Amino acid sequence: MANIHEVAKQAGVSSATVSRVLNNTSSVTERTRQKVDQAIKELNYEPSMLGRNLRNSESRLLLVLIPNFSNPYYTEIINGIEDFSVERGYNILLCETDSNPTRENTFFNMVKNKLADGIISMDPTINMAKLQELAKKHSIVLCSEYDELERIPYVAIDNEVAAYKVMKHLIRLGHENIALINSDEKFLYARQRRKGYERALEEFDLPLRQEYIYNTNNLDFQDGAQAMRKLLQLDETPTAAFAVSDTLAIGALKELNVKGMNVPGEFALVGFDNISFSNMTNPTLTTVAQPMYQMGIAAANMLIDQLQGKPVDSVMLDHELIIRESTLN
Amino acid sequence: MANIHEVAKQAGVSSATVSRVLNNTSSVTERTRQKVDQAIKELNYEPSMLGRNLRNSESRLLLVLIPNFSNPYYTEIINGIEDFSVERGYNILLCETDSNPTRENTFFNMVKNKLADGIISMDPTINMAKLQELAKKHSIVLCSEYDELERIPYVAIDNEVAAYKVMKHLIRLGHENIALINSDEKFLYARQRRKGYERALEEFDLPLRQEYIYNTNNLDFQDGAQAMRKLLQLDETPTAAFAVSDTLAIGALKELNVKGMNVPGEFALVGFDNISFSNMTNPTLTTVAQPMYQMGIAAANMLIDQLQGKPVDSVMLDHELIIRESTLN
DNA sequence: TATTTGTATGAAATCGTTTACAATTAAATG
DNA sequence: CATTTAATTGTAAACGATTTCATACAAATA
Repeated sequence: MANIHEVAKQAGVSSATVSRVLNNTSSVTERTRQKVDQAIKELNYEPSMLGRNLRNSESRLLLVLIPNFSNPYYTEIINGIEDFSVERGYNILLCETDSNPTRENTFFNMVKNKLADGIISMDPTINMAKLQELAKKHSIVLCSEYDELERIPYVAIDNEVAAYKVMKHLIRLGHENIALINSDEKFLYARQRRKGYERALEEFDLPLRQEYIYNTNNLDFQDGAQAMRKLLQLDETPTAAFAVSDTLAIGALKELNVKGMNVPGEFALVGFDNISFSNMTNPTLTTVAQPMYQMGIAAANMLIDQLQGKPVDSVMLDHELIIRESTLN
Repeated sequence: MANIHEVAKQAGVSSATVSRVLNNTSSVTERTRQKVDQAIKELNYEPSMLGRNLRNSESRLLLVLIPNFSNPYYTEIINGIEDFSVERGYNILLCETDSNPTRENTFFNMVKNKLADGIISMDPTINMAKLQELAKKHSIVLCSEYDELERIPYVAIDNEVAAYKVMKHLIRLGHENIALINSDEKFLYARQRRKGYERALEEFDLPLRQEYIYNTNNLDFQDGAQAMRKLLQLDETPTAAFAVSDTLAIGALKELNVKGMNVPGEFALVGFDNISFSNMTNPTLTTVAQPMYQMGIAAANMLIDQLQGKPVDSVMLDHELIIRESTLN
């Protein structure tokens, strides 16, 4: 593969001029531009990003950290990030951390190594301390999960309000015994959604019953099924449940199906995230839609602005309650 | 961030020696090694991949091309690719082509540009001519979709046999009117699965009825629902269907649910791919499992071998029919 | 001790760009 | 036409690593 000097020689100019044509950075005569273009075609030259990146000391590569690829929750956000980044001349590298500190370290090193310019983290299990440290010298943005105390900019939704709205919807339908299928409360969003759950109970004068709150270890279908199994074993079984993710809700729904319970007739169910499957279940699932694509756009925008030295502020985006068959009666 | 020369100065040696310590490529006294390690720690130096890559003219980055992130079909394959690559010191860049030629070109250029070392393509819509051209000078592997005529190495399963097995299963259950919900037959796998469908009909002396074959435009849920809607409008409706992807099957199942039909009592249904959601539907879905993770491993292995100049051969992996409720009676 | 062999280190070239600075040429002004 | 100003182009030094080749020194041999 030809390099810039060979192109220069072929065109009878200096490599500097070729570079100028390539980046049209300063004025070049139409005539020389043509000679250079000609030479580029003849040698079918492609500039080496390695050389360019080294010289400019930037890679135009952004890291997107997610706990695992299989979670459909992230796909639309990623699309947003991808579209915006490509638009601005950046590529994204999707990184699966598997909640594995070694993996995590690999990615942190990539930005220290200059192999990547910055990070958008959507991994709630990430090592915040290390990330804070990294953020001192590099550009980082948090998406959907964030750190209340610190100053890494983030984009997220108001989880508490969303959970509150879900509860209000269920309460209006006449439910008084409403379970919460929550994930591990080491996650901020889990704590926030629980807060919304509790606030709604309080405001509508319903008792807060600890046995109605089930915390899962993961967000897999089985965890949701397991949770529902436990809830249905209680003396006074709930008549509705709010699961903090659609995957959990779908697992719970599966269990209700297995038990032959009518949804929403005997049991109402709400999920969270509006993943595409949530509209394919039987019955279809009431859920909370986050503006995924917009969140992706916003996160990418913030990161690139940060890279270019502009000041950035965290943003809070709107959400929407999508009412479907699982709560309609 | 310190560079190798500063480390050298700090340690009182030359940059060559530091490089030798870093890569322990040739003998270095224990004493100087310690001095260098010391200096590296003091300056907390991280070698720049940009410099290294430029010098070595390799990026240790592999491109993985998929049509879109949201298709759950690819996740396990990607996990396989990722695990194997990381093991061998490569990182992967997940590239969504969106079946968009411009996007595609961007990725092709990345390997021409030396920004990436090779490509694993899982995109059935890819421009084969261009890919062949690229393959002359660069390392490329196809996964799951391949080109019968050409010599780009691939890893895949025997789609025809798989489809044949599905049909045999349905025929044994007593079905005689079996529909095929196929995707666009510009895809090789679609043509192969149709072949298996037809061969089974022939061998069991069942008529081949064109109106039982429905071709969808995409693989979304709606396409499956749409297909089932059409099939149920036929004069003599089929009693079973084989959908060439789980997403199509799930859409079809949704439509059957809507129509109030009992599955498998009134209608038996088989999918393909064994995506995780296929075990959460009601009823759970009979499907064909491909050894996704293994395919990923194999593809990455082939690509890296190729990069290192070893000869590689295409491989055909086994599949498995997973019988669940949607065909059990 | 003189000579050979082997090991440990350093100097400098290299990978392919971009860019500050200098130098050349062309255009504009009086 | 001489002089100033502006527009093009070239030279050479970075960016940060690796590696060839040469050199210094220590150990082994005669």
